[in-house]
Amino acid sequence: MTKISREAVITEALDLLDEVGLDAVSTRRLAKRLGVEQPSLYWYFRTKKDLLAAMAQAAMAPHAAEPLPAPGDDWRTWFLENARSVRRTLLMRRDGARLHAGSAPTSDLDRIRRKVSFLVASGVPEHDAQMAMLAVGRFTVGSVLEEQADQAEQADTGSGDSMDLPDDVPRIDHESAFEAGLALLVDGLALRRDAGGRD
Amino acid sequence: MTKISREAVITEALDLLDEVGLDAVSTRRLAKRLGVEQPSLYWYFRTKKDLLAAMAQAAMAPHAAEPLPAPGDDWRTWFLENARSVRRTLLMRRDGARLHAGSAPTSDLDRIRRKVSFLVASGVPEHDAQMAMLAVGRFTVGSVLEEQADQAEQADTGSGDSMDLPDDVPRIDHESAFEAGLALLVDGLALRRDAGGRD
DNA sequence: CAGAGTCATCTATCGGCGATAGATTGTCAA
DNA sequence: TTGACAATCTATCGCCGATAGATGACTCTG
Repeated sequence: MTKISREAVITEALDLLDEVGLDAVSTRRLAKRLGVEQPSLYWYFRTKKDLLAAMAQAAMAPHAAEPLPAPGDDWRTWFLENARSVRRTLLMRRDGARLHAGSAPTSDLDRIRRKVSFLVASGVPEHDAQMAMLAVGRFTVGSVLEEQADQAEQADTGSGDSMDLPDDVPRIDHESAFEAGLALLVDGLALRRDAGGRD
Repeated sequence: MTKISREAVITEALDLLDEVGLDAVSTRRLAKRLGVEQPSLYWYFRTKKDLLAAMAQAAMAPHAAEPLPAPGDDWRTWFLENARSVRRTLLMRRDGARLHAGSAPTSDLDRIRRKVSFLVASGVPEHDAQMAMLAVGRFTVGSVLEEQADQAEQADTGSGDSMDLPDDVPRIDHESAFEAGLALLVDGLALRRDAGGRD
């Protein structure tokens, strides 16, 4: 009779995720790794969805630990770095974006509010700041979702297969594409700052 | 012994999707609706993933049927309407975004190339046009993903429950949020058009 | 020390799932 | 008439998430 804990379950579950991918994460596999019988997990989580939600939250911890912007910071630099931090964190785990998108929000409302306040303090109209925070989050999740789907596809195709693309469009680098889309968003936001409340 | 067809299977599968949601779409339920035994479906689709991919493609047909931009069109208006068409199409089906995001691309490369060409003809540098098309797609999928997740959550919570939001942030309207993010992207793109090749 | 309570695990089992093997039927051409 | 082939069937496999209820272990109280 091994002894486990909610934390240990989540940690082991994330390791399992990295090894086998989201679709193969099952309560039985996880229980086996923990040296425990499958129904024991239901002592800590009411359903598998609850477990996945806890995993998603834990997976985003590195981003949540990032310091909030400080009054003197350059808003543009911060906005870019914030989005990159989200992307990096989602990329840290196999199927990180799917895991994140598939679970209830649980986002720290207060942190988001303070980020919006920082943008407002930097001269961005409040409504635009809120919308930009939402937009960049959705763009980032959408981007990593496609990036990781691509990785998965190449993994179970024989990876030598280059998917017959006629090099007409020369092969997209995911990071560049992300940066390019991100740049569009920041520039759009900068326009609204210049138009509305100056600092 | 009922007679079915690949097309009939896809159509019925999409109806089933609307009724029960993606997680409850199983080959058994689908077979029952078609008046057929479950293994019969495997005559038309090698795996369930193949079926889902075919469903995803069929679900995007309304958008794919939209006319391509014509030489005289205003690029800004077209760009906005194109994105709205993608969003509308994803919203037509229950879990449309998840269905779309969960399957291999199968996107019509030639259509995309012609859209990029239109933007280039309108004065947008080619690289920026490509990146903008990618970015708007990812933003749109990310947006509808969250919108439909929200709907699902409110459906299985007692919908009177307003999720204890302290009206500090007054309740986001998904369409407005989409429009606001979209506006940021177009404006960012417009800047690049003005900077680069004039028409 | 005895017993009660409760926490955390166990065994056993349910119904449902995707997928495969191989038998069977219906249809049409030679 | 026969034979091939397309399209369905029956039967079954090994998984899955989840629930019920028994069992062990520790802790607190008298």
